[in-house]
Amino acid sequence: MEAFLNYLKKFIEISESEESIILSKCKTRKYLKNQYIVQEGDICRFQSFIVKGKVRTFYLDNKGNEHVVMFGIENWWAADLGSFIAQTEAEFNVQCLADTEVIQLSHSNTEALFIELPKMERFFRLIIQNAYIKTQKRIVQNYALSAKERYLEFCKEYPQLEQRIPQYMIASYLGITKEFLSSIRGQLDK
Amino acid sequence: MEAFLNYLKKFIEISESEESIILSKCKTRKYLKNQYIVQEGDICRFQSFIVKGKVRTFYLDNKGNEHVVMFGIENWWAADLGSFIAQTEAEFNVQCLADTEVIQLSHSNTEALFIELPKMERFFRLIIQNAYIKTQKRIVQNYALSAKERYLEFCKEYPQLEQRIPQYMIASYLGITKEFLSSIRGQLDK
DNA sequence: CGAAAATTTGACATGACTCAACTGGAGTGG
DNA sequence: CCACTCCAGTTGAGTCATGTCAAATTTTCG
Repeated sequence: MEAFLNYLKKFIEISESEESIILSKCKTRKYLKNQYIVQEGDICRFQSFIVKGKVRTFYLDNKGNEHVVMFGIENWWAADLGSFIAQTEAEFNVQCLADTEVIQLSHSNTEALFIELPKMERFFRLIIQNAYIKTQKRIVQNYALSAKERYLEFCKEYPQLEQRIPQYMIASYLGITKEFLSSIRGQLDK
Repeated sequence: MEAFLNYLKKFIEISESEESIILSKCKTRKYLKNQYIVQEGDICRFQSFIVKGKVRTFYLDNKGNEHVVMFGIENWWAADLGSFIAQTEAEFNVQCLADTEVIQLSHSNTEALFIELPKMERFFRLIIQNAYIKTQKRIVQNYALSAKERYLEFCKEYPQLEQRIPQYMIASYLGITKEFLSSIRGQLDK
């Protein structure tokens, strides 16, 4: 919980009494490697703040191919936001890539929190703003850069991930096949 | 201003007195076709709500190629959000594709509004949440769909735009060359 | 009407994908 | 401790989607 409060305090100021309101709405939960926090078709009932571990968000297209949409590590949020907000069926899967510990806020607790503590609106506005800006940059990069350049960017931006995540998932995140990523890496080794 | 208030009321409830606070922070402004609302390198000083007209957001990569990041029409927002929030140099250009009328909120007025009327945090949270979800869907589509499929999706989603926007900009938005889009359209005509 | 901009067309080039075979660890069980 | 299996990763041949370039055509608009 400590990590979570520190994170919160980067965005808004909170008093001790506010802290306890927030914590009263949160639950800690642990997942094992390969477990799913969200599954396609279910309703995404929580926003999960990652305290420890790592996850991937992916979805299956109609040809049955997996596409990794994003990774999540410490201090990131994991959810199918579209599903969470509207409480409709999730399109995405969120799966743990290691044993993972999260802090969860349910939909109704989130709503309640917004009412009790309106400054939480600000908090989430700021979080999502940042996420949105990052996502937009990614779109831009995908268009402007070749696969090799995207891979190099990825290694620079997520050095922690490059080490510890199967290559085929990185390939999927980059929008290329595992074979092609392999050949790119081959070239780069020289 | 009427359109803007109606839009606002879709997301939050506002009293008459709150209305006038909001309006006191807003300015109407008109741009001519081809004028720039935001230019790369400038600081993005406003968020602009589009009352009438259309815009494109694009950026230039280091090879000098234009990449259209998004289009904007009535009831959308136009800004380089990254630049607006941090008040740093813009990476994106926002250019009018027709005579365009906008309602503008400056950075300092936006901040002031958040203080006077905290529910505006909620408003913008909701807006950005939606934008974020849309952007994520776009990333997914780009990976899962071929150029032809993406074009068809685009036509379905933005029928108003397909008509009235130069093809080479649509091609750029889709991440393909104008020549290739032309050939796709040729095929589809049959 | 004429010039500039947008679109189309076609020949050719290439980045990225497919498929199938191969390599090399990391368990697992006997 | 070995043999077996199972993944992940690699390699290579052949293919396809999309890009490049240059010229021809059409549209737009002053």
